[in-house]
Amino acid sequence: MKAELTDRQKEILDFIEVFISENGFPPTFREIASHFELASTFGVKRHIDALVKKGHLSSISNSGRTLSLTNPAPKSENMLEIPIVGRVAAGYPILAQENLEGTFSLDAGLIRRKKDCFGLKVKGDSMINAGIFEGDLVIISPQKECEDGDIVVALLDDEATMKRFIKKGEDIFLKPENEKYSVIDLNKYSNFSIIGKVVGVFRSYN
Amino acid sequence: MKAELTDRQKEILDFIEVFISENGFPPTFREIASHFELASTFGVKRHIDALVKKGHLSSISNSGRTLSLTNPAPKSENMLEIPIVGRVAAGYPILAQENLEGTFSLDAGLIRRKKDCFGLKVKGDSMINAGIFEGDLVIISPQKECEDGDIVVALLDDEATMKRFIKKGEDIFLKPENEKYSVIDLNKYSNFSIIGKVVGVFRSYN
DNA sequence: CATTGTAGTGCTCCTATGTTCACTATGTAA
DNA sequence: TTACATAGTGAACATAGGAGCACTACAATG
Repeated sequence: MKAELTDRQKEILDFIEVFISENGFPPTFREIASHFELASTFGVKRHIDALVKKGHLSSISNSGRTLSLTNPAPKSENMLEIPIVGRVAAGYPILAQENLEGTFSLDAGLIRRKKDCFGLKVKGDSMINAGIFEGDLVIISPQKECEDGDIVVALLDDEATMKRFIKKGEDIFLKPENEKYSVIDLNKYSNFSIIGKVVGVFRSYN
Repeated sequence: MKAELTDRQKEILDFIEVFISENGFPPTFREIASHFELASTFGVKRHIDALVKKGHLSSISNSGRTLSLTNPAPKSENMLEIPIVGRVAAGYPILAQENLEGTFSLDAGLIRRKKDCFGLKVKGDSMINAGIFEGDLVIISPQKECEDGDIVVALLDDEATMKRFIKKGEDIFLKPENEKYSVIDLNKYSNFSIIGKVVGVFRSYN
């Protein structure tokens, strides 16, 4: 538990944080002194030393302008940046540069399976009973295997489709979640593969 | 359009970016020279001057360690941090500290109406035909007024509810999107208010 | 071959910045 | 009243760091 700061120490720490965010580099002792209208850098140094000791700052001795905050990692390190891909097809690298339609970011804590995730805009209404509508952004975690009940993106005869994967004994199916469409018997297909599993859905109303 | 950089300039700019992200402050000319095993700071200065001229860096003359990147805003500035609230009730500040159950972040570009948004975990199945399931995270933009067809969070007799807002002439209703529930005639209510409009939905499969 | 651009050196000089000491002032607690 | 904690001063000194000149080397271009 970090020790309590005096009022002056808090003021100085705040100033340093703002200075760094506005300038892209930290202040010197003289700049801090100037801001607080103090005549002596030694007073500033004593406060800085206390803040270092209490774990709020770090600095390098005998080196100019090296104050550094010891804050938690910037938020962007907790972000997951997800590429949005245009099409999913056989023999076509999904994450090829020319297949990317953009990226978006979200809190890494929202998604468990993060490795190589990509986003895909939903086309069609085959999964509306699962709460996945046309225009939604689904987040896919690449996986070759999946489990009964997973919503997956698969390739059938070089066509990408997103359905619920159903396994009954040795038989496997892809089930639309819309009565308008028929269940697909995967046993009749030799040319299919699982691309990945849906791990998230995002929809915006704009 | 920023002018083209030479290979050496790119190397130096990359080094500065990494140095700043690892250290929290920029390098000096001598630190750059040391890294690239150059004997003279003047050579470094010429490269820095070029990078400044080409718009990639800024620096303060005669002031130590003031290199600063002129990159686009860090990713975290493009993030929208959304508080997740626990309950919505009359006379109860939604964003009160004790009502917060966490926060999550997502790309600011995914949501248009960003002001004072908050997140809410969905309870119940009244909106499943709109693709909003129990456990989903809806993002609410506070608004007192809304339009026909909007999905809203409203207070009825001090109870929060999320439904589709329907307006027919002078009559207004809250419509569940599940046949199991009845439409709510808002004309019969004096004690209701609109809290906000749903502007996004997020669901994860974990 | 001459010119231009890029990249670097050696060196000096100047300014910025950090460090430290002995001191004062004020408020609080014992 | 004394002791302690907090906050600050004035000054000197040492080191870090930026600025800039005249030069060399090499590659590319006209």
